[in-house]
Amino acid sequence: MVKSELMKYSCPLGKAMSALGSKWKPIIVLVIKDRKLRFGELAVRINVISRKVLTDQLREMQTDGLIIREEFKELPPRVEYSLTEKGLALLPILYQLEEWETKYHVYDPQKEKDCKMIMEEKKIKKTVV
Amino acid sequence: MVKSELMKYSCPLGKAMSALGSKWKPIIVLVIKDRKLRFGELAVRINVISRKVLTDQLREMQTDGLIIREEFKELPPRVEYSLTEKGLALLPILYQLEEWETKYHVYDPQKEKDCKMIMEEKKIKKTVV
DNA sequence: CTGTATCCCCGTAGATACTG
DNA sequence: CAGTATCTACGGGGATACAG
Repeated sequence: MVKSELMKYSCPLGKAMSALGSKWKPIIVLVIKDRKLRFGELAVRINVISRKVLTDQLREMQTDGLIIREEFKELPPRVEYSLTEKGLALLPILYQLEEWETKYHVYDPQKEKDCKMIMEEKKIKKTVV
Repeated sequence: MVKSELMKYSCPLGKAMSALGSKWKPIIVLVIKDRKLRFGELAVRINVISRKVLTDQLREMQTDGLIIREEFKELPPRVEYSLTEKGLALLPILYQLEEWETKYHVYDPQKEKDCKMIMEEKKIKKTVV
């Protein structure tokens, strides 16, 4: 363990952010919500994420106790993800973050334009959350 | 703009996390709180962060409208940082994150030991938050 | 005192092809 | 369907020295 990792263990917020602070985890929590979702459904709903990264993130979240992974030994295989109690407890906080962002949002027409452009270019029909 | 940045503009939570999702920003918000703090005070309170990175983060947070930077043209120079309304609105959410972490925290004695060890090794007396 | 200027490491995440 | 396996790129973050 090096100095740079110290924060992860030295304060509650540091620990919280290390479980939640990655690029995709909050999104994943919000997308799963109170349902069970299969891997493929997750991949479709968050279609700007690659399957490898999605897998990685799900594994870490499982380790951190945020989600439950149920594997059904069928053919074709089926895996369902759902939130643990800990993960569910995160939902209201994430909603508040959304509200916060919406309330203080500064509208940037250029960014919106860029966003539209790239979505067409990449043939992305529907985006996250 | 590339696909990977799409999330930043495609949903509120994405935008929120891009303003807040870095390693140090939530900590900085929590440390400034309702006071005005000088650069040096911040550096002492978050003493596991390098001055360069602290500067970088503060600049970005200023751009995102989270903090106010007041520069006094004195000798020696003095700079004071405080939260904007937007930054202040973040505080209750961060407190809830702390509570969340505290509630669902899994105690890991090994990590705690590692943490103590490195703090002595690096002569860190007091840590963040 | 409050930063810059460099230089560098390492981890996250992306693309693509392949597998049980 | 639900992943792995590789390889690669980028940039956040860190150490250290220097500057106004």
